[in-house]
Amino acid sequence: MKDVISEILKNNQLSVTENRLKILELFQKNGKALSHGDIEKMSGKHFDRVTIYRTLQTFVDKGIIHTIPTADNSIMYALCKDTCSEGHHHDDHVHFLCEECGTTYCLDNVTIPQVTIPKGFSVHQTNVLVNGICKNCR
Amino acid sequence: MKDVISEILKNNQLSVTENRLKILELFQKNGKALSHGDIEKMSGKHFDRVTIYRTLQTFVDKGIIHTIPTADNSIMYALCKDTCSEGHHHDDHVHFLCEECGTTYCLDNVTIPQVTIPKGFSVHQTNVLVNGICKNCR
DNA sequence: TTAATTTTGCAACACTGTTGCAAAACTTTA
DNA sequence: TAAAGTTTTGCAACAGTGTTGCAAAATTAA
Repeated sequence: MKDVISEILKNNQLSVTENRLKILELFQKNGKALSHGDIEKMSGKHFDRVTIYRTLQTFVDKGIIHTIPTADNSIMYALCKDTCSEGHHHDDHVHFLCEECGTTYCLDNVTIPQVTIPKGFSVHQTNVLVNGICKNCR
Repeated sequence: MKDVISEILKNNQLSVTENRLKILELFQKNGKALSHGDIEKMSGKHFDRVTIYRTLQTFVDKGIIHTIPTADNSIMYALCKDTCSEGHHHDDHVHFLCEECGTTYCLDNVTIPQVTIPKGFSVHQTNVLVNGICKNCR
């Protein structure tokens, strides 16, 4: 397990540090999107706030995790699929936010529908956020 | 003009104050989504920060404006259509963010496409955010 | 005009995120 | 394995964003 995570770091030309291993492990274990605050709590205040911010930013830059826009003004992060690389994200899936438990899921199998945009507008990226109740909360 | 805005306030059981008139007027004039910061600047520092926050919150509660989730962790607000009322928003349109000028548009004529969600999940609301270049910036 | 209610501004605070810099950890090389 | 070079971390300090309590001011109702 640790080895697999180490590999991810090495493949991205990143030093293997306790902090990075721990944060990547949290994403792998939880299988859902996490906020900076979530990680700070889960890591048992072991790492400095600033370090966590920088680590998340590094991971986003490297295409290891992606950010998810949310309605309540908090940035969420989730693991990318293998198709993402440095500077090139391909996270074309729908995000689901459960209003009951607050969990944010990446629905990897649900693709973004085509949206027809008025003449004169050109589209780079489309984000779809769905709010509702997840399968564990009903 | 002022009278129309006053009416909106009265219809929602809100006192007609200089602050509220000004903020509603800014939304009407600009015809695009505004952040708290935008309003603070545009109102010429005439009103207290706190007052602006509270006014925006009041308007959201009353169904006069709605919030727009954004990727960069800032809350945007835009006028609702007449179909919204206290506690019942019906803002089922696509939002477009121009990466050039930063303007957020409500594309009222573009309806949210149907998204197929896995079994066990129930949907309350769907938000679609499109990033790209708007018609004024190309 | 006065009384009752609502809204505002101020002060103070909490939370989130950023930057610079020296110390510590990690990687590379021999 | 140890030393040198590089990267990462923790600390301190700060900026921006948003919230709360409370007394003063403005608005509405009488």
